[in-house]
Amino acid sequence: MQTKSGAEQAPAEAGHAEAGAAPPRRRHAQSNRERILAVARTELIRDPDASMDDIARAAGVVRRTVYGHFPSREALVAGLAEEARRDILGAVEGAQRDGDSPEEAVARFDLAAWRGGDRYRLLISFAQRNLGDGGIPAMLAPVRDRSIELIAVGQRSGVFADYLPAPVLALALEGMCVALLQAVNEDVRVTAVDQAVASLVALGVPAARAIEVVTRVAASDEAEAAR
Amino acid sequence: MQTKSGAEQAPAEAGHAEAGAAPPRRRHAQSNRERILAVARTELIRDPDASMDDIARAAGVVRRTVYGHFPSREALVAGLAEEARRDILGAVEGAQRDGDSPEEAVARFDLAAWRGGDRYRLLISFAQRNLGDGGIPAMLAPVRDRSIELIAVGQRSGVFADYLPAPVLALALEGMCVALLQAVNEDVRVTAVDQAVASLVALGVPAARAIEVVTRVAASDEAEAAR
DNA sequence: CAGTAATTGCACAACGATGTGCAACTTAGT
DNA sequence: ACTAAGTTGCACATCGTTGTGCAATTACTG
Repeated sequence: MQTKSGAEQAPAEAGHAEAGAAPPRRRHAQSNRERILAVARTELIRDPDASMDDIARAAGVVRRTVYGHFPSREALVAGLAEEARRDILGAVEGAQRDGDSPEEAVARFDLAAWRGGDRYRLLISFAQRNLGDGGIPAMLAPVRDRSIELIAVGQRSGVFADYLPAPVLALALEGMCVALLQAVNEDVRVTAVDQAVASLVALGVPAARAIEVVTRVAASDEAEAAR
Repeated sequence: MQTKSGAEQAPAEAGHAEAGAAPPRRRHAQSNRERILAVARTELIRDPDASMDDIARAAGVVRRTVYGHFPSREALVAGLAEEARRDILGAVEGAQRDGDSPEEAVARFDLAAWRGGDRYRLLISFAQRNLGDGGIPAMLAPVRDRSIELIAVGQRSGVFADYLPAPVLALALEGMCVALLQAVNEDVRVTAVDQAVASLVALGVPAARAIEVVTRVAASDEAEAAR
């Protein structure tokens, strides 16, 4: 008992709110790595310049331990980015439906992106700066391309407004989505449906119809998930 | 001629594109300070973690010289923030018109915010992180409050959609605006009018009407400026 | 209970960034 | 031409961060 090891850093004042349900001190378990990743995610969203030490102690761990899981900060970031990439890409690709109207397609896309939540936001945050390596922006390319395509299709069929070219609209929508995602991490109460509706409205779909479409799609998605 | 002083840093490869018209090497002039501020603005937008050295050499100046104008990095950031605050606040307050409809009001507001351009974006970038001091978020509060109020008025009069509360919509619109502002700094061609139209559409105004309103307001603003 | 993997506490080197001091130099103003 | 302000080049101390090494301590597993 040389120092104050075992008992004091389990309840290490996390300081920041954490994902809800979990026993106060479940250390070691099997994957300390998972927790480090999770904490690093929220911590890097809060402050993109968080040091390894910040992250470590936020995870109730010593800095040295983090290096036991990730050889370098860059590796940690890369791991985070990769996790995010897989997650987002999977969600978006899983949202493909052949019979979808442009409105339904966009709604499903937005709902899927929202599901990524922090992961999506972090990836965009990484892409804007140059954290990790230069390959991160490329990770987002497929998602962005898909978004652009969806919008373009809707514009051609006259369902979406075309006062701006599809790539620009996609960017604007992404910015809006991130802003809302950020709001939900602070105080405001916003849901995936809200965000999807906002996207459709910004694309020129009447609000009433947007709400109708999105709620319908959301319901069907949900029912499908609980099949 | 001990070293290679006088002649070599005038044509110091600025590296990044700068505000259009300016003689290639206008050093000393009267206000090297102005240029440092301008360069720091664009440089900090590009990379929020740009070092004093990065900024200095991007301004064609040595690091030590920057410290001759600003006692510390924090002071430089504060100066930049203050400049931005004054600029944005002035633009937004100058956009007040009593007879404006909610649509016109929002259009004027957006056009004014866009005029701030980089300054607006930088201020938001500062507010999101904690650069400089903690007072920066407060600088944006008046602008945000005004934005929220404009939207709320429009919602009450039924002109704007109310599928989301005004504060949330204001945030979403801000995110969109910043995203478009960022796009214009890279490659895409977006104008203040485009952005204002996007805002109105996102608020549920039909695209055709949004375009009509914004172009009218923009034209009147412009005519007024060239009075 | 023994063995093994993980965690911990230091200590340390290497960098990069900040901020300051000072002497030499260049430029602008009168 | 002279002066004063501004700029420059370096040197230096200080800090915070990164990444490693290693021995001691826990915690899990068979």
